[in-house]
Amino acid sequence: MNKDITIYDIAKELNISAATVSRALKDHSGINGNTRKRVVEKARQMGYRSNFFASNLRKRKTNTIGVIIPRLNSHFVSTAIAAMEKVASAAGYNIIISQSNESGSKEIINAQTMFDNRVDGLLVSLAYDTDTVNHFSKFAEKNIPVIFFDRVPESTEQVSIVIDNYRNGYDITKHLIEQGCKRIAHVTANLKRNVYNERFSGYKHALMDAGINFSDDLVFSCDLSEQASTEVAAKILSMKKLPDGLFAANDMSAACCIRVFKQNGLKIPKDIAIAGFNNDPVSRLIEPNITTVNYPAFQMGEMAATYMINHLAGLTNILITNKIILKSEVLIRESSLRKKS
Amino acid sequence: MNKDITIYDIAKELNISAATVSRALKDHSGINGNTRKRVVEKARQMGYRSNFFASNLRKRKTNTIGVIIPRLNSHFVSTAIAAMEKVASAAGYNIIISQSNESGSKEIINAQTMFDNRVDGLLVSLAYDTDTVNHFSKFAEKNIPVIFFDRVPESTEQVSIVIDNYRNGYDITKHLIEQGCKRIAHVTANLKRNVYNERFSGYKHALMDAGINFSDDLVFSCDLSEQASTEVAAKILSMKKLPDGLFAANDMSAACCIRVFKQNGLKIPKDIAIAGFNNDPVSRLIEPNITTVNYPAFQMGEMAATYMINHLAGLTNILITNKIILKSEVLIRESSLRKKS
DNA sequence: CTGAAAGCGCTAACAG
DNA sequence: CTGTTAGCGCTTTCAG
Repeated sequence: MNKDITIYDIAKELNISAATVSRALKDHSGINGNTRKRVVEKARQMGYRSNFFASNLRKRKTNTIGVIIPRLNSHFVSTAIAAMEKVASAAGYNIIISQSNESGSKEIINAQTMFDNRVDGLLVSLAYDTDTVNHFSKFAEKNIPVIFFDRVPESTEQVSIVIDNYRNGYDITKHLIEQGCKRIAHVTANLKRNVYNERFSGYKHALMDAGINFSDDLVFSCDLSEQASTEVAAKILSMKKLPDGLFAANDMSAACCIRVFKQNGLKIPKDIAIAGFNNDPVSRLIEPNITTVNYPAFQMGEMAATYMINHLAGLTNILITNKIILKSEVLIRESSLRKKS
Repeated sequence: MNKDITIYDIAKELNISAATVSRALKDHSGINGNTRKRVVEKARQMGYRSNFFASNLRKRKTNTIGVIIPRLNSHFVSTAIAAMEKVASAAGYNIIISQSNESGSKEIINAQTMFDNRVDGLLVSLAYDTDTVNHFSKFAEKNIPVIFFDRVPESTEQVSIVIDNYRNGYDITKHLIEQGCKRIAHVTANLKRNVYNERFSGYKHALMDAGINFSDDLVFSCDLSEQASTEVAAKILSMKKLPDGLFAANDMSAACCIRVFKQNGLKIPKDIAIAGFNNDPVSRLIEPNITTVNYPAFQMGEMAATYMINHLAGLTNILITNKIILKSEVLIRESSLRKKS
């Protein structure tokens, strides 16, 4: 195992000081253009690579952004992360990712790991059952910025990037009502999380505004997984009086319900009109295509990373911002469309 | 911004040396149980956190494993990574992930970044258009182990973890033949990649063994994306003589074809029997359910990470291994099932 | 524009 | 079982 080349090796070869090499390599202002060129060339030729650890140790800055997400394997999350990575690497930042697996306690451990790793900033989307955000306060104490996205805390003290879940929940329910639905079921998840809570509120208010009574019997809570959604669908089918519409809090769940309903001979949207959320690819693949909300996952990731980096670079102070709301819109497809508009 | 607590601060408080503190915190063998207890307690109480950078700088080891994958947003990849993360974090390793976005040149950059980050080991699944694996040879030179998984190089010098793509391709084609298919189309991707290449070989040989002529006209190459697959489906529909079977190299692609075929009035599996690959959730959601190959994504990730960590710990020498093949199996579902077996 | 020198916080010999 | 010592490789004053 051959030893690594250091700036001292380069300095010796060139008969200059290590400090000069360091400055030349860093494009430090006030360095002779010629010596810079010589250093860079020699470095390349000797196969030099900078030692992040020495540098970080010295600078007390890691050029690393931490990302904590519930789980990687959803279309929304992986798209958002792809965007973050793109922005970050263009700006010379590394990203480290950890999954909470929807567990609040794992999220606490992950936050600690990020803290120990001394990330310069943290991007977070909360787990299903996270109760408080105390595990992030140590970051604030050290002036490490934390930006929440998608699943954000209720508290208004945090910086968060979201879409208008309430409005979209309202609009999509209103759309179902306009298609003639009178009994609209709702499949949701843990209402601690803004995304589900607000979609649910939108649903309720849309019903109310249309003069339709809200009934708890039509609301089903589960983790939206394939299995849980399938169980919910079965439960819906066993109701004395079936609903004639269904708004599921995500597309995966809507897709599972559609499958079960169809297997039981129901016609979609004739018997039950269905809507999902997120514009997941699955919403375009199953039959009928699912009415959903176009979720700007890429833009959200892009924006979160960009704000973070600009903040770290001192260009803007994100911490005085409270909330950023991205555009999103209902996409009407066959699963809910009964009449020509 | 309050200054960080170091082992010196603890040492001073306790009137012992920094070395002892370091040893106590690391559960170093041969340290007095009592002093250890005092150190650990004091560290907790002072809010000490270890400085990875100083430690890494000193140890010349980062406790970090790099993962390079084509893209995060596929069910296979995100599941495999979830497994890797689980294994790694249990063993005290961090994981850093980067996406090549299916681009060979991005993969080269990512490899360099991993190298500069001084990962202790590297886990790689190749991009579509990667031609050589020269960009990984610098790792070998520094004795940094590289393990390939899923999309692996042809060369037998690398350590790789795969499933038997050839056998599965063969079996699934044979199954289609047994269902009465005579003209079986195949949708594949870049044949540089073992996974597509071998599935394709399996397909060809199964045809041959059944006495069916192989025809280039029935093979369609694309990137398997939603859009490209949809185009391929349209192209198939425009053939003078339609195929009566289709084996697509992944489920997403199979699902897109099914959608197009159904939209054009074809019956699945009656008119065209269809099979995919991977057992992606979508294969269970669309109608009819897609016959596919159960891909042990979680196990593959688990195994890759476990072997890597055992190797790094000196428990086993993975580098003398050439190839590890995991179990996988054809799952027969409605999209191909014409007769009772 | 460049050099000397100090030190970031930790660990590993080595010596007791 | 514990202390002393000497760096790991880099950046950054402070002087020139």
